[in-house]
Order: sequence, then C-alpha cells, then structure tokens
Amino acid sequence: MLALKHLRLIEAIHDSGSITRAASRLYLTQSALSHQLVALETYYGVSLFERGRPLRLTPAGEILLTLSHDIMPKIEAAKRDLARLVEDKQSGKLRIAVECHTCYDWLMPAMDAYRTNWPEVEMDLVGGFHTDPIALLAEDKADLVIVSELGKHKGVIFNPLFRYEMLALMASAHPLAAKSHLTARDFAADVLITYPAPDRLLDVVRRVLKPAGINPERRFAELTIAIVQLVASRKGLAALPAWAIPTYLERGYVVARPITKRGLWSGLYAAARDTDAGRAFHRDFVSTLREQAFMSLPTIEPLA
Amino acid sequence: MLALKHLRLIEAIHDSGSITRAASRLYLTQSALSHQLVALETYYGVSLFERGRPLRLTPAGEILLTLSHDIMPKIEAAKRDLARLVEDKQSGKLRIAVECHTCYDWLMPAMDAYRTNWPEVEMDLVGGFHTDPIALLAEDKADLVIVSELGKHKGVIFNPLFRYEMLALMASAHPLAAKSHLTARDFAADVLITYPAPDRLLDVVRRVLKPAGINPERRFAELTIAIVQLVASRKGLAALPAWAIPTYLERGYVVARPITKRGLWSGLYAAARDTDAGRAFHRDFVSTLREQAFMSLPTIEPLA
DNA sequence: GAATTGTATGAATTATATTCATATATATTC
DNA sequence: GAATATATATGAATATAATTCATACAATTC
Repeated sequence: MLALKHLRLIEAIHDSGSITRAASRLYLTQSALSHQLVALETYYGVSLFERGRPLRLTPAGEILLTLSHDIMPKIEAAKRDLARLVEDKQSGKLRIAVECHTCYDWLMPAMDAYRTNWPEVEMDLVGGFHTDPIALLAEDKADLVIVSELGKHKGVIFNPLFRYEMLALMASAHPLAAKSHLTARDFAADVLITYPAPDRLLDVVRRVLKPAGINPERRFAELTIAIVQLVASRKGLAALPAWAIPTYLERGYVVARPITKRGLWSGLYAAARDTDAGRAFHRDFVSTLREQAFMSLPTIEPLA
Repeated sequence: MLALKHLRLIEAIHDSGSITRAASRLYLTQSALSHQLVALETYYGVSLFERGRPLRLTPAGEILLTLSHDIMPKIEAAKRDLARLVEDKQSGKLRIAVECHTCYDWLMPAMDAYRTNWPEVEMDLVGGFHTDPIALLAEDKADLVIVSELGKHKGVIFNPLFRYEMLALMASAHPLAAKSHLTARDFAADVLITYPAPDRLLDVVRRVLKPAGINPERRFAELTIAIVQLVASRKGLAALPAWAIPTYLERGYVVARPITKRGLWSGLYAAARDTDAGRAFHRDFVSTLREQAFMSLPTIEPLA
C-alpha cells in the first residue's frame, strides 16, 4: 500500500504547507493529491496532517517524513548509478548559457550541488551577451540555455523551472511607496534603472510599459547591488525578481511593491537540444536546478 | 518509474533464482513479473538479470538489490511504527499453539526475530496436546494456531505459510534405498516410526497408507533425533519433513527418498480469529513466520 | 457576511497492471 | 540430438487503480 509517491506527497505537502501548492509542484491536480492522502490515511487509520492552514504533520506523518528523508536520497542515488552505468561516462558535458543577470544567485549553488552527484560531468558557463541564446544550442556552443520564454525551435526542448514575481523597487521615502501596487503610469514620471540588456529581456518594459506606451528615462547598472544603491539614493525606480530583494530590503532604505494589481510574473525555462534532453545527466541537472531554486528562493512558484 | 514493487521483484527473483518461483512468492503470475521486469529493463535500458537458469543479477541489478536491502527494512519499520501508533500498545498478546513437532525448529528463530520488532507483544506457547487445536481460538486459550490443513470454522481465518515435502527416511543399507521413490506398498513390510500423534496428523498414514489399506507395525519416539537413531539402527522407516533431514543426513547412516512418484507435499497454515487476523502485530507475525521459514528452510515452497 | 482560497468527494475518464493464452527460449532426459 | 519438460516472453483482453472534472464544503480574510 505505502508507495514512493506517498512519500513524495508528504514531503511536498510539508514543504509547501498546502495540498494545492504541493499539487502544482508534483504536476498533478489538487484532487489527485487529496485522494491519495485520504486513501493513505484511511488505510493506516491515522491522519497524517492536521487540517488547517498551513497543514501540519501529525506524529504519524512525521514517521513517514522521516522515512522519506532517509530513503529518497538513496533511491535517487541508485537511479543515478543506473543511468551512469548505461551512458558512457566520458560524454557528459554541460556548457550553460544564462540570459538573466540575477540567475547567477541560485545557479551557482545548484551547480555545486550537481557537481557532487555528477563529478565526471564537465560544466562550463558560456559568457558574453547573445542576441539569440537559443541559437547557441544549434551552433553547439552551449548545451543548456536558461531563458525566460518558451519558444518553438526545431530540435530544442524547453523544461519549465519555476515562476517568480517581479517587484518594483523604490526608496522608502518615495511617494509611490504609499501605494499597494504600481501601475504602468506610475513609472512614467521617474527614471527606470535596469541591467544593460535589450528591452526584449526586461519584463517590465516588454510586458507592462511598452504595451501602455510608456517610455521612461533610463539608467543602467551592471550589478544588482549597484541598482539597489541607485534606488536608495533616489535616482529612480527598478524592477527586480522578488527573490533577489530580501537581502537588500532589510536595510530599510528601499521598499518593494507589486507591479500591476495582479503582479508581474515571469517564468524561467531550461532549453536543450532534444538529443541531449533525454539523457540522465541532463535531466538530473534540470531537476537539481528546480530543487535548489525551491530550497533557496522561498518566494518562487512551480511552473506548469 | 522505479517503484517499491520493482525492488521486491528483484529480491524475489534473486532469492528464488527464477521468475516463476518469485511469482508464486509474490502471489502474482509469472507473466505479471515478466512484464514488470521487461518494463523496468526497457525504461533504464539495461538488463537486470542474465537470462539462463538460474537468473543471475547483472551489475545494474546489483545496484537495485543493494538499494532494496538498504531501504526495505526501513520502510517495514516505518510501517510497523505507524501501526503501533494506531493500535493501543498494551493489547498485543500472542498465545501460539503448534500441532506439528518439527515446527519448533523454525518457529523459535521466527519468534526471536519477531520479538525484536514487537518487543511489547507478549508471546507464549500453548503446551500440551489438543484434539482440536482450532477450538483453542474460540475458547480464547490461543491466539494463533499453526495447523497443516485448511478448514472452515466460523470466525477463523487461515493464512498459508508454506508447503514442504515429506521424505521417507531409511537406513543407508536398507533394500528400499535402491529405489528412486517409495510407494505405499513399500511401507507394508517394515516398522513405521512416528511421533506419538494421532494418525490424522501423520500425513504418510492419512494420505498414503490408509487410502492404500496398508497398516504397518508402529513404533513411537518423541524427538526427531530419536526417530533418526531408530531408523539408522534399522528398526524401521520414518517420514519426516524434507527440511528437518539435512542435519542428520550428513552422517551417512540414513538416506531420504520421496514418497510416491509425485512426492508427498503438505502445507502449513496459521489460523487466527478474524477479529485478530487484521491487526498489524498479527499480520506481521505471520509475515515473519513466512520470511524466517524461507530463509532457514531451503527446500520449502510458497503456498497459494 | 461576502469574497477568497483551500480541501473533500462522487462520477467519469484515463492510465496501469495483471491475467490469459500462447509462442519462444532454455534445460533435461533418454 | 531429438524429444520432453520447464521457463520466459509477448500480444490482446481484462481488471484494477489513479487521475481528472465538476462541484460541494470548510476555513480564512477583508
């Protein structure tokens, strides 16, 4: 009766605090997980979570979570060993190209985690700026590209990583700080501080300002910390991923606000040649990216 | 893709050396297991067993067997812990009645193994001879009875343990030792040495000699070792479970032969009140009996 | 107390696993 | 080395289980 999916279920609910969120993380519906949980609880005649928000583990649930923490890594390791046995070990090579500046924040720890599991895979970062990073795949200059948009390219497979909210950053004393969220028009009167990237890659510009016909004065900075400094110095507004902000927010000089009423959400995807995408060391890298991201970035959401 | 049933599959095939035998141990058909194995091998693109008899693990198979040995006990322990949490701990009581003399050989180690997992369950052996041991259940004098026949008793559930072959034992120099197997008539001319139990419980008598109208001279001994001694001293023939014989066979004084061409096979069952049979500590005792028996008695077979 | 967000549940659907009926492969026996 | 026995593989049919869909119900927030 007890199956591995039940252990994954319990981990996901425990991590996310709700069945709904666990469901999107496991790529199943809320209903499916609810059925699974009820079936398991009925079978053993114990409830595993105390209902309420967030869902909390009962002692019985703890037993299974502990078991899961104990054995799941071993199962994953065995699966990796199997995969390694099948593929020839030499061929593992991952040249990674990254479109977004802030991505390095979580990419580095993910690469470290991956390296311990796949020491024989040669990893490299493809530097420089590229107008069409997906093309690097076909040109055999990169093996994996992290992008913010799905696309249709022959021979290329996109894997969703996660989605995250872009927040507007402004000085604490800024008049707009009084608002619960900013609209496109709020940007018109101030300077917009961004990374030195084409507008196509800047979500605020592409999806909010441009559609509204608003084109604010611009200023550029290479580093996140520099952008935050400029904002704190009242040089203008910026838009950064929610996950990148907490570190700087603490100081109290800047505040973050959602962009538009519904918030501005972006997704990240890992693109690879379809010939590579199926291979174990590739798939495992994408899994590691997801896992590490969810572990270190509390504000992100799963992406269908 | 990898599921616990796959680990059980691999363990069962490895232990038994064949898919067919593994199937009966897992209460599934040969076909089902073959499909499972092929699916698993196809998914990972490795073969897990080298085909041939017996089936041998490949290195890939070893990985999974090792994993199984590592995690299955932990999973079983967690399930026990869950069960213990649900049932009230005090109530565990197992008074065990045994019909067959030789059963003690494997019952004792099984009880030891069980005790480590369920220290709080009070175990006891119901001594003495009983004409109707199943009745002990209704009379609340025993909680579990090990018998050699299925029966229909209201409120009593029978669980199959295993089946085993009864072998005829004779002195090495005995003329019958020349035969590949003994028939009912072979018993007519000699003394039959048995435990002091009613004929109903002696399979050779009940199922072979009596149907053939043969009623040999009899002699009794309490202990297996005594029976073997008498046989070695040419005082007559005996019939003992195949598993009980190897210890004594080594000395070379006695030899064992199948009884009838097809062999004389008996089964053992654990009977319990249906109110008890579902409880975790009960079910686990029966599982332990099976496991320990299969581990220590190489000649036994699964019993549907 | 209305709106929102999350969980539970029955029925319908889809996906998976198992069996049945054989074919094929592998060992054993004469 | 056929012939026989014993095991495994496989496709189609069946049975079982898991998931979704469409809602109802519960909890929480405003």
